[in-house]
Amino acid sequence: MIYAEVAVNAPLAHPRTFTYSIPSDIPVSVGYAVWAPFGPRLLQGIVFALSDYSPVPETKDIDQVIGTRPLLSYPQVELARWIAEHYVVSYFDAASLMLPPGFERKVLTFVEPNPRVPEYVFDSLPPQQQEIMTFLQEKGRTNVKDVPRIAGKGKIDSAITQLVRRKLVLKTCGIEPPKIHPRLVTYLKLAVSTDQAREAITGMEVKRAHRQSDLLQLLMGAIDPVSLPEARRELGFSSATVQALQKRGLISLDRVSVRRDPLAHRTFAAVNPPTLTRDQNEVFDAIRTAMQEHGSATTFLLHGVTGSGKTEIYLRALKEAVAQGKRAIVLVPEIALTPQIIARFAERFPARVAVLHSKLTPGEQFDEWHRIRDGNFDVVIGSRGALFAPQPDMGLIIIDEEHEWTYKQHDQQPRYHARDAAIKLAELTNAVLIMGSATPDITSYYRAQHGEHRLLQLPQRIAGGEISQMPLVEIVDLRRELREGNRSILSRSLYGSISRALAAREQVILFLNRRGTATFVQCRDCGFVMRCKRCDVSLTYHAAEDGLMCHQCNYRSRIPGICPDCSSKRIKYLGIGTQKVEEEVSAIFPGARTLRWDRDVTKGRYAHEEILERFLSHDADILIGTQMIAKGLDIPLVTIVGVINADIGLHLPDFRSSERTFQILAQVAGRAGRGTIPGKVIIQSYTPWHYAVTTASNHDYSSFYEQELHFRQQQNHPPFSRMARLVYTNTNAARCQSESQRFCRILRQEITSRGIPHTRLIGPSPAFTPRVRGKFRWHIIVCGPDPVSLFSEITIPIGWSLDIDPLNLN
DNA sequence: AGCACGCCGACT
DNA sequence: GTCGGCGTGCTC
Repeated sequence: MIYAEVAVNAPLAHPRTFTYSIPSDIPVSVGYAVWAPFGPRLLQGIVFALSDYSPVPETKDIDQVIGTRPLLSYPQVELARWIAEHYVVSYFDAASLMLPPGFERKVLTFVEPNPRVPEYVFDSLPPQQQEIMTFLQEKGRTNVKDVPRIAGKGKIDSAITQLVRRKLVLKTCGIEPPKIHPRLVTYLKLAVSTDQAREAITGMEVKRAHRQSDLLQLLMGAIDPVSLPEARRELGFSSATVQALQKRGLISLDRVSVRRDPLAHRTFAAVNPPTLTRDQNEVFDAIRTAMQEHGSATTFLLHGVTGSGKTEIYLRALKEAVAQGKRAIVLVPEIALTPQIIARFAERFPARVAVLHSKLTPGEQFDEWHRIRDGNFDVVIGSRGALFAPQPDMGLIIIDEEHEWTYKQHDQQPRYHARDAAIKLAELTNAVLIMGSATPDITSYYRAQHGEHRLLQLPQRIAGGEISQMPLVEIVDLRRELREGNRSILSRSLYGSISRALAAREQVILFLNRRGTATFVQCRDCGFVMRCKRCDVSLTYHAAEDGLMCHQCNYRSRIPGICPDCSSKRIKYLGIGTQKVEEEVSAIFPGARTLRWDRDVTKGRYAHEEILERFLSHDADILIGTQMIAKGLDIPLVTIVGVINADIGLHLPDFRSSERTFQILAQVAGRAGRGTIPGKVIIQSYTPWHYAVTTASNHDYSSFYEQELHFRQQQNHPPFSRMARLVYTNTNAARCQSESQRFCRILRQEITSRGIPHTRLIGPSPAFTPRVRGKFRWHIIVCGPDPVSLFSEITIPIGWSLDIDPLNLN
């Protein structure tokens, strides 16, 4: 007897699989999707393993397989297993990352009156049951959920149960219909000969049926089939016109399944690859050698300054993979933000690139999933979820801007990090992994230093095939500007530089790190920021209590009247938006055309491309935006980049705030002077001495790394420890607090009784955003060498969410 | 989703 | 002392 270990789609107290026997007539192997009986119902499940023995004495048979071949490849199943165990989520939830869109189908319960029961029986029923019977007699077979709930949910349910028990009502099961279908497009075709059509047109002109005759003429003249939406765009007629022609038998309609192509609205010209510089050649040689040595996966950390030609390395590696008959997955932080990167891949590999990202419609995702599985693409490029694309013959994984936080899914289960999952997938498929960044994540760089990744360096910037200089960076001390009477958001230096750039018909980018709208309190004279004495994170201002609060340990304090450091009375709450910057800049430079790029103006599907296009074609002089403009943009005419306030974000209550500020400043500093004109970057700051600001201004990653690592070691923060974060959400503030304290006691006891070494709990305390949509949030941080092990024997109570290796401690 | 099991209050 | 309410946990 062969048994299958199946991950079923059910909420479970502990991640686990269930053992089913396989009937001899059902072909099942690892990766198959199946219907499996679970309690009284049938659930979807994924086969994780086969075995010739069962750990339980009695097993049920698998009901049915879904599809004719496995939905998941063997490495995908093993990757799902790793995600389930590493992030403490159910095996099915982990596998569902890799399933085709629209795979999950619910089982529905239908009820209908038993036709063999005579109507007079109903008269003796209680009124509620009579009402249900009347409703069902009228409607016939109905979903239980659609039975009107007049007398409250519980009562209706028990009334239905009664009716089913007495066999007055029959209960049947059905599966929810699929939500996604292949897309069908209607094509129009002449159903008669051209002569007959011409004759019909003559008749129409007499009757002044212009629309009908126009459409017929269009179809007569067309060589390719004409689709309904195309014809409609050209002529602008109503559906009545089509119907009339169809009725008269002059045209026929064909519904054809077509691929929804997310790149359909763009065109690409093929280009010749540039020659590599000496540095690039060295780096590429190392990668190529690893790709040719089969049998062992290698992970590379490619540390290259902005503009050093990392993308060209990716393209060469990809070409090498294709030459070996392999395929690749490329992850980029937010695909909609980097159309330039997609264009470079699409130019080099025409028609061999699939694009996956969250802005695709479900239908487009469905189509791409199937086309990828059928081996239609050399490369799948997309945001974090693209890692789970069913790409066969994997040989290469690339993660661009590996330090980016968007690679961590933090808002829903499974809370995985695409970079860490990619390391696992590369190992499982023997693929080569390249993680590229100008500002590597501290943890990644630390791993590379300790031999877990091979470190590759591109220390020189190149432009037009030549080595070029990094832009000059000037730090402006905003305290001095204030002291000397300049209250504008632009320092005198930034003002002067913008004026000169505008006069020379060059372009300017103004960057505002808005992530810090979270208000911290700072002295305008000495730059002192109020911090927690115990946690060394900045205190956050809470308007409700008009006080300061630490989000790690719940320490509270009053707002000081004078600065504790320099006794100044000028203490300010900081926070400023892009809108305000745009207003002020327009007032200062009335002749300049400004363009705003932030979450508010990028709602539409192609909004990012449109804004970028406008700025590239010099439709605007000054681009004002948040962190999205810091990434991957390559605009030759930009000579001045201004950072309005480098400090925002530096004082968030999070141990990673320095790292994040450094990354953003360094990325922004790389945006200037990408063309032939040398660029200049001006960073405005109230804390110009801070190491994140100074090292970023010198383009000096290693100095930043050394200092940051030193602080991490002192505080025993990652990479010297690992973290897990538990968040409890409840509408009742008091219950939130008491439950957090209760569960924290359980965790503390578990640590002591099992003797888990060097593991400490921080909290419980209110989360940084203590109230979201009317619900209160408290959290507990677990910090130690292996926080996951704590949860192996503890059931996480309802209402709690667990985030392993969280990036957000807010 | 439905069934077993357990704890507590009302009743013969 | 017993019956039955529903709240909780398990399903292979």
